[in-house]
Amino acid sequence: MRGGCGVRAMTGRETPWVERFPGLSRLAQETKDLLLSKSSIVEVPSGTVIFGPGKSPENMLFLLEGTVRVQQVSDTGREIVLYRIHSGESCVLTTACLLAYEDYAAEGIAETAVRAVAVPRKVFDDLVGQSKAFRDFVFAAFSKRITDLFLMVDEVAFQRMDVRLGQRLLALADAAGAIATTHQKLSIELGTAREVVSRQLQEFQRRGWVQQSRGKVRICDRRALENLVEHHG
Amino acid sequence: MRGGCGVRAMTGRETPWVERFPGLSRLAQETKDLLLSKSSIVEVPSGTVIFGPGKSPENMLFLLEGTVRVQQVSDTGREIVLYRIHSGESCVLTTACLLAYEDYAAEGIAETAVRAVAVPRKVFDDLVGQSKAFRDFVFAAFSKRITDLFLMVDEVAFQRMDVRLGQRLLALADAAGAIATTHQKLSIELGTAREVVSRQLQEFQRRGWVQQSRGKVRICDRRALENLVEHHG
DNA sequence: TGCGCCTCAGTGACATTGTCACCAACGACC
DNA sequence: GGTCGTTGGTGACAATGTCACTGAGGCGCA
Repeated sequence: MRGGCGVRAMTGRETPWVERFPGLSRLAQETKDLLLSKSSIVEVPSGTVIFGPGKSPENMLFLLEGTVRVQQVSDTGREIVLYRIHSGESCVLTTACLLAYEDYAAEGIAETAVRAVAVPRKVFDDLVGQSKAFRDFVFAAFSKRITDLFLMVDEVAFQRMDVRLGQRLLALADAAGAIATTHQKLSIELGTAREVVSRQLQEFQRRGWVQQSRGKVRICDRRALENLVEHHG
Repeated sequence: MRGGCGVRAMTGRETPWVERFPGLSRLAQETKDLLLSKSSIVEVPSGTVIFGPGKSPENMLFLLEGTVRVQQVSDTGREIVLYRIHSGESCVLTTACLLAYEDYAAEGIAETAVRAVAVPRKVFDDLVGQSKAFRDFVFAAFSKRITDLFLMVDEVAFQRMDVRLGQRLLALADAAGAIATTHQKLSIELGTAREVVSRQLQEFQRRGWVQQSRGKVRICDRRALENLVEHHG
């Protein structure tokens, strides 16, 4: 689900950004034109807090490039990553969400440099009213988010930590199996304590599944991790 | 699942059901009329599985009476209650949800006898298109559900079990402090094991906060439980 | 009444995970 | 070299989850 190439070429007018969103390419030309004319492209550097407690976004974002990490910050100080928005996906829910309920504890952070299309709330609302195709796109986004959150609750409540860590390692690894992250960051991914991650990684290393160095993890036996995840998940 | 009856208590035209939903009473009269004419009232007995794996609802429900419990069933056999829909609330998300993504493991169960208004998918979509007020209602419902799920993840991941049990006891108790439920059912509320609930309740009883008998829990010291919940949650 | 059968709850042993305090290794910087 | 913050390792302990088993209560029925 990542755009990768094509983004650069997008800067020309041969391929308007609308075409890069599977759900939006089906819109009527008139709707696309409205969307294109009333929106603007924003760029934010890596690490920017896009929304958070006391910082509501006024625009709906459609990500062209980069990823946004959404995480819950507990009042106990612990954190957990809820989900990520990748390029080609939209922030539909977060905005609608935060507009209605101000008492939330989640925040969205640009995990990389991000380029996105900002659609003002008003334009968004008009589009939902005018276009059935756009409605379908929006509801599909909401639906996916909610079912994912259902699965997230299930995972946090019932899944073993070694399986969850294995999942994340596989998801975060690049093609060579390398992951540039710390135990601390991995513990936030899973909503657990750093010590737990350290212990699990040591066990994985003892079994020859991964190798560790400061700030890095490398998967040596992808098959074994997949088997762990598959068998118990 | 047929319309028809329900005339019993709904009687007469003095208060159309639309007025009983805070968000809907603001609709234009024309929108209300459309909603009233194109929907039907259904009644389902307690215990009915309204939706679940392999059983998608074709209608959007607005609850007039009763409650629906939505729970996640893990492939490990364990379960956890995600949320409840009370009278005056709508099922917006579940329907939209299940329409788009068939691979879910959540189910909705009528916890009591339920009377509800069934709005066909098509009518719902038209209303979203026509009425800004209806859109606001729908997005507010989605938003509340999503923020609640954020909090749910937070609670499951970080909150102590005694605090969570205390919360549920306070929420489920009637005015006299009585709760008619088993340890097993309480464990499903929290997504934990029965033994854990038994141990916690014993500790609460030892402290004089609750009294237990077969299939029943009675809160003796509501203040103490509130203090537990308040102080650590 | 006594019997069988089911649900409900209690218990102990153990595994997993979370918490806390502390320490050692590493790298950036002066 | 020396200092400092970050990163990761360790052990003790608490909280929670898992498992196997026990017994108490309720209910139908001969």
